[in-house]
Amino acid sequence: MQAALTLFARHGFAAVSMRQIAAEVGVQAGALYNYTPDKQTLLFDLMRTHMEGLLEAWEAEKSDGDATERLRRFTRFHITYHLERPDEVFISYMELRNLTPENFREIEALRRKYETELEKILRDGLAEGVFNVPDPRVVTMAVIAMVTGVTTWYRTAGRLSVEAVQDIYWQMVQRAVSA
Amino acid sequence: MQAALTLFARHGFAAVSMRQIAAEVGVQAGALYNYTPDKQTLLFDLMRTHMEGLLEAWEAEKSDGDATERLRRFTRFHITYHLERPDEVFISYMELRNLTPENFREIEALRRKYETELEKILRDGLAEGVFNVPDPRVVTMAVIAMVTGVTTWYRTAGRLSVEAVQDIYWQMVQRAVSA
DNA sequence: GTTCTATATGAACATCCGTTCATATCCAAG
DNA sequence: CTTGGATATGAACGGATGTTCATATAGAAC
Repeated sequence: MQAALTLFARHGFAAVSMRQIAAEVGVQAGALYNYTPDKQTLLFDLMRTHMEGLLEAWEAEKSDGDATERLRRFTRFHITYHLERPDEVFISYMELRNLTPENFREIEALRRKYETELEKILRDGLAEGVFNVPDPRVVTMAVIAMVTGVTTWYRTAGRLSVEAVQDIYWQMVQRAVSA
Repeated sequence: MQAALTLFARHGFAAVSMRQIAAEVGVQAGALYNYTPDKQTLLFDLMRTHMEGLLEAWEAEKSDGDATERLRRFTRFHITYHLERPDEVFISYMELRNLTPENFREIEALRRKYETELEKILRDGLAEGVFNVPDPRVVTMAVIAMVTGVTTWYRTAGRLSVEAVQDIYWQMVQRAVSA
């Protein structure tokens, strides 16, 4: 799984062969089929594991409190969690079209569930009067796209710490939605 | 080129064969090599054409004026241009890793040039005192990720017009960077 | 020490890949 | 009417693909 993850992230699902994955583990291609029924399931399992891990981690991280605090936690959590798993994130966003229709629907449902967590925070803040968002669903998509974007440019060896990035993004998110 | 564009966007570069592209045009695979030296160049040309078109269109669209007005124009332009070319956008973001290193560098340079257009607006607004951004480069990446994100969820048949989407995103961008 | 279960091998399967090239076809220019 | 350049064909190339399976190996359980 780890080898497949790395290779899929680096070269893309379609461009990686079962023989390459096997070679990375030091085994022949046939042996992989003791652990996965086929290549498609391998991809699906990687994505499902990632999305379920994301949802579980957020369940453990989220808290009660006012909408602003909950939004702050979501923003910082999302950035940390995604920056720690660049390969999983990359695959889960890029390889959706290589999923079987039914597998796609399942991953999509998990993603939707995660998005709804943010959307609920925005709607609550709207009701509390602390947020001013014209369209919670659209703002949800905008905020998620923005914070997920860190994975495309952030480098551990770069000039900014994760905390510094969290601060910058939280400031932007807060100002974008505050009443 | 059009057939390759559509197929690459739908199934991914690595998953589409020259024979499929040829069949889409009603021709045999060998005939394609009268128009492109190889498959890699086909992908590269699609991306280069897209990025150059984007830069040209922005050159034609951008104006002088205060930073806020220039940022407004950039935001609205970016959304319109990208929503009108979903296939090109998809390919240009998803298939970067399938480019030869030297081809990648060239596309990356064009992308960087486009990003710099936004970064310059932010820096000018900062100097004018109308913006308050802690890190222009990071905010550039954040804004571009946010507005590019519309392409992942917007549907022409959906409930929102392009103008409505532009209004929502512009409000968010403006509030996120304003002093 | 034998049996059993789990796992690895390596060859084989049919099929597809990108690319080349000799040959054929077409159509405009002279 | 002939020539020549552009373009299409279809077979062929070596090699890679996902997957299967009979066979081999290894170590634990009895």
